[in-house]
Amino acid sequence: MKNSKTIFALLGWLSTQPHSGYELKNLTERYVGEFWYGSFGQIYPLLRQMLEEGLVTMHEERDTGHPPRKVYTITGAGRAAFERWMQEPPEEDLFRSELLLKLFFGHLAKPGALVEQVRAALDSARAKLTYYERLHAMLSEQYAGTPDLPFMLITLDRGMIVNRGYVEWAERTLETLKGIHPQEVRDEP
Amino acid sequence: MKNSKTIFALLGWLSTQPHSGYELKNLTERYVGEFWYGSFGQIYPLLRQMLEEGLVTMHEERDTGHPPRKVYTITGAGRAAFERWMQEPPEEDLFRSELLLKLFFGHLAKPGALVEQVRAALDSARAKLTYYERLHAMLSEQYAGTPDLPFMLITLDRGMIVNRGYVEWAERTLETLKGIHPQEVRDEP
DNA sequence: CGTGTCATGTAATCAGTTACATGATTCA
DNA sequence: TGAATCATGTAACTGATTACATGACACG
Repeated sequence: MKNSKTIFALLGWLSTQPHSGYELKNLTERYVGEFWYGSFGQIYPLLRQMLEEGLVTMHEERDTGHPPRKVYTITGAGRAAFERWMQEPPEEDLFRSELLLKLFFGHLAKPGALVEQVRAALDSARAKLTYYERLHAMLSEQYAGTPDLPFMLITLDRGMIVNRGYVEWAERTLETLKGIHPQEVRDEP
Repeated sequence: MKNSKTIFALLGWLSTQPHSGYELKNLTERYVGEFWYGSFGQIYPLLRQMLEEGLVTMHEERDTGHPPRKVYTITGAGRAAFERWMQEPPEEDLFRSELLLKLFFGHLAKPGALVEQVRAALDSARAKLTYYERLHAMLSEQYAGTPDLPFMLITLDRGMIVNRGYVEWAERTLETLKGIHPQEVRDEP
């Protein structure tokens, strides 16, 4: 697990204030979950490793909750590592889609087999879009004036543009499928 | 390696005609590489597994090339498995982006540190777009009238729409970054 | 009284990549 | 002469997920 980039996501959160592993997992899921992830099974061992490497320090907080909360604080070495990473060119985006794989071989499918799947993708893209639009308004209000807001909006903006494209594509694809097997694709009864 | 969906990509190719592992790797890379992958180290063991499960048969062709070519043919069981998979709802698309992760924490970066990275992403999106447009013309001509053409174009269409969005986003993001640190972001001299 | 949240961690397993080994043929 | 293509495969490793274990507290 030496070379996990998830380390830098954690250092990013810790740059502003100390956090426990539990918090780091939830922050990651909520704020960057659309383009980066890390399970507990990954994050806990990662934090121990970062501690050994001197990127963070740790102190326990044993108040009421029974497994004592382990709170991590970034060190100078941690900040240096984070800044170095920021300057490096990023890995290429990773994208994998089982739906597209099926569509590519669509001529081998029973007529209509893929229509429902595209329709489901369309629904989920539309749902994401409206969610993003609400989130945009919420964040703009809640983080107004803070230096991190514009950067949060940049990533959100990407989600919105891509999903708008996705909706457009799915609608067009349904039309195309309708043209190939006209009798199989009906509008909702 | 029991549950690799890559099996179905291979069965898809074999549905039309027999192929060797080497060919299957290259077909996958060329035609669906934008949304599905499999290395030799994955595909060769997978083919052996599929043989054991009776999804394919194999016969060797020892003519001139020295490691004898192993050609795989799909069986009835293979076709059945492929059709069943076609009907199943697909896994969610997988997306991961280190660039977006960096941008999310962009307020912690040295001014200008991310500009080059966004610019590079813009270049690569533009390059992909023009490549896709050429590919579209080429495929339309080469596969004119075949039943698989519309399905190839569906997947290509997704790539084009998404990349158009990506270009739009990157251009806008560069403007935004310019607004945050005006002195750091200059136009090309 | 049960579900959800807080909170930590480990062990088993998984899909997949990388590096290595082998070797002929073709093309510049 | 040396790189690219054809062609197969294995072993080591890696990043990550899943399932499990433990247990208190709060809310409805």
